[in-house]
Amino acid sequence: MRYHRIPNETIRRLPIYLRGLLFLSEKGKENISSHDLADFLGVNPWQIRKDFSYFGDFGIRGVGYNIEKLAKEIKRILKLNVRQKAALVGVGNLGSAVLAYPGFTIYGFDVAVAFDADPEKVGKKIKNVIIKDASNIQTIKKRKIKLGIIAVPRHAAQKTADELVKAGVKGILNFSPCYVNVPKKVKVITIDIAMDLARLPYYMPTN
Amino acid sequence: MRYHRIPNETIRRLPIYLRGLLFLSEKGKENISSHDLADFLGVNPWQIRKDFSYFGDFGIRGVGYNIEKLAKEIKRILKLNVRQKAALVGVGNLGSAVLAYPGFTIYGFDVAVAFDADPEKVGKKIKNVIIKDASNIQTIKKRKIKLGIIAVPRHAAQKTADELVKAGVKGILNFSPCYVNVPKKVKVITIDIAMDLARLPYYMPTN
DNA sequence: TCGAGCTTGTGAATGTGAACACAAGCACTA
DNA sequence: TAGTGCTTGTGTTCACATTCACAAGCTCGA
Repeated sequence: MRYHRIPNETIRRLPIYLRGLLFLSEKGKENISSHDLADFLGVNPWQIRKDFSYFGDFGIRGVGYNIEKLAKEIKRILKLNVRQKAALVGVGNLGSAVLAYPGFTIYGFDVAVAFDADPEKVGKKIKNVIIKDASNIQTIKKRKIKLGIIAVPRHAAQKTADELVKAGVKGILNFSPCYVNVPKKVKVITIDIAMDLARLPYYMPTN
Repeated sequence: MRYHRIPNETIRRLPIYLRGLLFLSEKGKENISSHDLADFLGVNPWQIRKDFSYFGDFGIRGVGYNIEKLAKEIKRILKLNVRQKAALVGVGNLGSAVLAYPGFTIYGFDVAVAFDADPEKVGKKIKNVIIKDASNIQTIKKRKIKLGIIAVPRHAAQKTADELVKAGVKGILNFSPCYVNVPKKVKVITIDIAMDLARLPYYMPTN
């Protein structure tokens, strides 16, 4: 299967695998079978094996997968092997949570700079990051930061996206609850933390 | 198509449509064509039409869709027409952001109660919600709250899930970066706000 | 009332991913 | 070195979702 197209769904799942593997690695485990990993992550064993098979032979038959090696491979595939800097725009409630969230470090991200339009917030420091005035967004161009995180109110989202694109950003994580329009070469992923909850009642028993 | 099974993917998209429609409704717009709505949401017109066709004839040929009527229909399908109460566990950075996030109200949710294990936080009030001690989670059973939101550190996630299930919760929105194991009849949706960022570098141009 | 111009609704075709079963291959023991 | 037990890797089948093209149906104006 090594010469096939890699399904989008597989790419979507790789971070889930990575997260679990890094956790298991911390716990000191060395090897794990697709069956046990599947149980731990709440997915199917054959799904795991199929996904990994797209990239080559990672496992050893009769033994399983070497956790550390596998984690390293996934990082390489996702281009997370080099530490990536990200710029955060909007340090409200959600933005502050992003700055404090330990998960970004795990995946190799470094929220290196933060901006806000509110003069009250400018100059303050959260988790070693000093908040700069939003008018300085273009400075990230010089620092070659390629990732932007939008955590501003909805009405400011499109404007912020435009500025990030102008500053040379190639990928955007958008926490504003709206679609943002960007050039095709820029990849946007939107997360609305409330939207996923909206799907729950449909799946819940009525009584 | 009215008598077909509804695809999961369609259900996943309905909240996106609803979000856009409610926004357009606020702006005073009355009707919209699938083409214009698609542009606004960043999706395809035929996808929208197909999705709506599973539920009946919502639109008027030659005119388009009545925004208010369509929003009401989607709410009914997703069972969001009755206001749903939710319980939040964990009022750290992310939990506070959840309490302050306006999006939940839009979808008809009401984060009615919040819990935390930290005595420092208990008794404080965020957005009209008084934080209760985590030992009181079972009180939500009496209040017939069917939705739980987990925003605790990873190591406490499974324990919190168990308690919520014991308290009669039927749906869980899990912000902890791990899989939580629950009975089959309980639906869990997990969001790791960092994980989606991990997928971006793969799609970004290398240079 | 008729025709022009739109826009929806949907059957069919196409594309994509999930599920499965099993052959291939490794470790370990005697 | 041969045999047993276990786990991976993958070709195939099946199920589901997207895309498309066009008929059906509405509005509006003359």
